Amino acid sequence: MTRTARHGPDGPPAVARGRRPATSREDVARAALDLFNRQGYDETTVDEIAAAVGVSRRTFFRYYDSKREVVWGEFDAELVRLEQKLASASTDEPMMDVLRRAVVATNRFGAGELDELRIRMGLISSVPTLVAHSAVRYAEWCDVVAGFVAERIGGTPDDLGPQTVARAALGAAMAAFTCWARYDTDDLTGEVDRAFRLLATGFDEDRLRG
Amino acid sequence: MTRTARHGPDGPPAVARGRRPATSREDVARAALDLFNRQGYDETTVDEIAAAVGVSRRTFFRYYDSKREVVWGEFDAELVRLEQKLASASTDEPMMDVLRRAVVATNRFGAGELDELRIRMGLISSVPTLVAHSAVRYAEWCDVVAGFVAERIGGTPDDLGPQTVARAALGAAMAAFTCWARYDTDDLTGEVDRAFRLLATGFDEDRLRG
DNA sequence: TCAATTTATAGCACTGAATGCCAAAATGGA
DNA sequence: TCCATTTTGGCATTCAGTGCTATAAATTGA
Repeated sequence: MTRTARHGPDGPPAVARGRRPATSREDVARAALDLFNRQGYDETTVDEIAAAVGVSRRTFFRYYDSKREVVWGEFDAELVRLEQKLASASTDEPMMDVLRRAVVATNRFGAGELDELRIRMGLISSVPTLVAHSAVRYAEWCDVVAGFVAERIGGTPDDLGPQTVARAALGAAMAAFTCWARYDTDDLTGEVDRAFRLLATGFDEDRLRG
Repeated sequence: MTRTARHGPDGPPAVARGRRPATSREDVARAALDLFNRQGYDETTVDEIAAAVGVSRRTFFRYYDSKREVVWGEFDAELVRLEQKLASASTDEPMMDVLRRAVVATNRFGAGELDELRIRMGLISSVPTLVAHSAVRYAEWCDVVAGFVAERIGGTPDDLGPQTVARAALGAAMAAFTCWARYDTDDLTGEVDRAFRLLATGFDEDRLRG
C-alpha cells in the first residue's frame, strides 16, 4: 500500500516533489460508494470506479488494496482511538463499564457523517462479500479488546476469558450498528449503550423484554 | 448446487440411473484438506485439488460452490440440529441455560472426528479468506439463535435484544472453538460450556479470573 | 442387442479481481 | 535543460467462478 505522504499528518508539509496524485482516497471512496449505492456492490466493477474518478484500473489498486476495502474508510484510526480510551481508563471503574463507554465514545459521529456511515454499514451488513470481509477487519477490533481484558483479569489475550469477552462485545457492537443502520433511529450511540448494558447483565430475560 | 441424490438420506435408496459420480464430497474434502494442511490454503489451487481427486476443474465446482466451502463440511446439518434442540426445549428452563446446553449438545464429536475438526477450525480461524467466509456461514447460525430469543422474549428477530444475544452467543462459541483448536485441551464441549457460563454472568470479573 | 433416457463429466470461453513489471508523464530543483 | 522523484498507464498473468455444449457412462425397455 502506497498512500500519498504529501499531506500526511506527521512531519513537515513536505514540498510537493514529482508528479501530483490524480485523485485521493476520499474521492475514490466517494465515487465508489455512490456507484455501490446506485447499482449495487457486485454490479460495480473496479473499471467503472476507476473511470468515474478518471484514473486507470491499475491506479485504483494503488489507492485501495481491494474493492472491499473502499467501504471501510478510515477504520484504522477508530481502532487506535479505542485502544487509547481503554488504556487511559481508571482501574477503579468496572471493566464492562469502561468497555461500554469506550465503544460508545469511539462511535460518536457528527450529523454530517451519519448518512454516509449508514450507507457503509448497510453495505457491510448486507452484501455477502462485505459481510465476509468484515470478519477480517473486526478481528483487529477484537484483538484490541482482548488485550484490554487480559490486562484487567490477568493471563494472555489468547485465553478463553479475554477471547469470550472480546468476541461477545464485538457481537453487541455489531448488533447495535446493524439495528441502527436498518431502522431510522438516529441514535447510534444509544443503541450501542443499550446493547452493552444487556451484555453486562448476562441477558437477563426481564431486562431484554423491557 | 447439484449433489448426488443417489444415497440421499431421504426417500428410498433410489436405484442408480445414469453415469456414476466419479468421486464424492467426502473424497474431495479429504484431498483438499490434505493439500491445505501440507502446502497452505492460498497456495493450493482448485486445479490441484481436482487433479488430486482425478476429476476436472469444472467438476470440482459441481461438488462445492467454492474453494472456501470445502472447509465447512456438513455445517448445514449441525445448524438444523441446533434449531431442533432450541425449539424442543422446556419453556421453564432459563433462556441462556437452554442456549448453552443446545450449543454444547450440537458440538459433541466422536474422538475419530476431532483431528479433522481441529484442522478445519485451525484453517477457519487463521487463513484470512476463510476467516472472512466464516462470517457468512455464522450469520446463518445467528439467525437461528435470534429466532429462538425473539420467540422467548417477544418481538422480531431483527430487534436489538435478539440480535445482541445471538451475536454475543456466536462470539462465545467462536472463542471456545478457537481456544480449543489452538491448545491441546481435548475438551471442546467443556470450553463451550465455560464460555457460555461467562456470558450468562455478564462477565463478572472475579469469575473471569477463576 | 439396440435405442432412448438419464446423469455426470470434460472442455472451452469468458468475466472480474488482483499483482508484478516497465515505460511514460509530470513536477521541482540544480 | 537535465536530473531525480513520484505517480500514472498499460500489458501480461494468475486464479476463482460461471455458462454453455458436447460427450461419456449407466439404466430401462423393447
